[in-house]
This record gives sequence, structure tokens and C-alpha cells, in this order.
Amino acid sequence: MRKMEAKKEEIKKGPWKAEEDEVLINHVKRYGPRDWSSIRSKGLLQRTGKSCRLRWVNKLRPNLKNGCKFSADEERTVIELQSEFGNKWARIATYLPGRTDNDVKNFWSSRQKRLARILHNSSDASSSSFNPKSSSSSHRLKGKNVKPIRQSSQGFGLVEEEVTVSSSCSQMVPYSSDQVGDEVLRLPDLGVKLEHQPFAFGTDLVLAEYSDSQNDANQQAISPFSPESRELLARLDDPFYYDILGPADSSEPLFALPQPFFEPSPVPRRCRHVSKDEEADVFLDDFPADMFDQVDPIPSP
DNA sequence: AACCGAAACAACCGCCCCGTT
DNA sequence: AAACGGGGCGGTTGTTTCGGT
Repeated sequence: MRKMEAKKEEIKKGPWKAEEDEVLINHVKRYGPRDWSSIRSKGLLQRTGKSCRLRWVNKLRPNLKNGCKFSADEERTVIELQSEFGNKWARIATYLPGRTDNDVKNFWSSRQKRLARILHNSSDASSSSFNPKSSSSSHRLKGKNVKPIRQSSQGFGLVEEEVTVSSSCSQMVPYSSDQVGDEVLRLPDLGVKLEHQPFAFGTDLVLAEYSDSQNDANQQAISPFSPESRELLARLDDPFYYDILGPADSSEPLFALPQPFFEPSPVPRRCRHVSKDEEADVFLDDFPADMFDQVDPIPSP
């Protein structure tokens, strides 16, 4: 029994102390970022190799942007890359100098939660006072007009009148020539011609299909989407969503120029205080893809 | 001042892949 | 070829911090 307890005590968990960090840093200085399990076998730390590696990668590695909020560019980069790669956080993180996969993952998770909550609140409001003929402004999220954006592996999201955003991703590694570039693409099935920039492809598919679905009963037959995606798209039939997204036959252009972005804040987290209103704007600046993933189905009114 | 909810962050867990034996 | 261990990665959970009431 005592032996078991001793065995248990051998592995330390929980927050890291400065002394432990120091030991870990010294080890890396000496041997490089490898042989993590040897740290414990040598008796340097009572931590597992995995724990050591994680600590190094997420907190101790040089040039990490610890304590910095994600800049606008970084946010956009994450959103774009997530729509392309899915939840490949490590891969996405390679596009963001100073960010770890954990950072990206946490950032995304926070956004998903926030979006789900806001959408949920919005749906609550709409179910109690929805009126299809009423001014759409009453159903727009905090007065902002949003449109669907991009198809991804898991669904689609909304964006505030903003589709082509890659140009602002200064840190984004350019696409190779065999990928979608600045060109006009024709969507044969839908007969929609769209100006493209990289990453906007899926977006346009959704926009085209969304627009089409408003008056095309055969939408499903021509849909290039998976059944899951179609189900998500079908929610657009919900008058509330329709209102949120704006009228399909709106005279507003499908593709608006990118909105001016707020200045990326170099101030560390918790140093930059954001008011409620400002936060709402930031949130609406770029809805992520897959925002519906975490949202329960809305009961039709 | 106290409480509460949301957001951000840190760390662990479990699965998988890959190299070694 | 199979077993094993290390490392990487995504998911999840717990904690901390902060703003609002």
C-alpha cells in the first residue's frame, strides 16, 4: 500500500513551478527538445515525458506570444485555415508564429462557445417575438447584417458582409499555384459566376446554394453537400435564420469588400479591456466556420 | 463588497502513429 | 511480424481572471 502511494507520488501533476520550468529549460538547453521521458528517468523532474513536452511546447519555448490576445489577422487566419484543414490545430498553428496548437484550440473553442450562446439567445428571442414581416433589424445580431460563409468539413458559418478575407492574413503562407487563386470560377450546377480569392471557394458555394435554395425546390438534387451539410443548410429555411442572413433577393451585393479591421492589439490578455459593445463588434467581424456545430437544432416557430 | 457568468488559459487524458527491438 | 515505448495531436476538464449586476 505504502509502495503504491509512493509510486503515485512519483508522478507530479498540476501547475508547474518556476523551479520545474528551470530544470526543464536546462534540460532542453543541454539535450534539445527531445528525450522527454529521460527527464523523469534521470530523476530531474517527477513529471511524465508528455507533461514535460507539453510544458515546453506551450509555455517555455522561445518566441511564444504568451498572454497576447489573438490579433485580427491571427483570428482570420485561424478561421480560414480551420475551414480548410478542419481541427488540425497543430497544422494551423504552424501558420501562426508564436502560437501553439493549444492556443489555437482554446481560441477556437472559446469562439464556438460564445457563438453558440449568442445564437441560442437570439433564437430564444426570436421564438417569443418573431414576425417574418417585421424589420429585419430586429433579428439581426446586435444590428449587424450577417451572411453565410464557407462550407467546411463540419458545416458553415456566418460572416458580417464579408467574404474575401485572405488578403488580410499577412502571416498566411501563400497558396501554391495549383490551388484556388485570384480567378473567376464558375459553378456549373448553380450557374453562378463568382470572383474568387483564395479560401473563398467554399464560401461562395454556400452563398450560391443559400441563394438558390430560397426559390429552388430541387435544391437538394443539385446540392454538392453532404447530407449533414444539407441539413444545416436546410435550417436556412427557418424564417429566423433567413432574417439573420438577410433576404436572398437583396439588392445588396453578395460580396462586399472587407470591412476595415480593428487594430491588432499588442497588449497582453487582460490588459486590453473590451467593452461589451466593442466585444460584440469583434465577434461579429468574422463568424467562424462550423458555428452551428455546437448549436442545438432550433425549433421551428 | 459579494456574487455570478463568461472568457481565457493551463494541463491532463486517450488515441494514434511511428520507430525500434 | 509483433510488441513496445516515445512522441504528437485532438478533445476535454479544471482553474483563474475579469466584467457586470
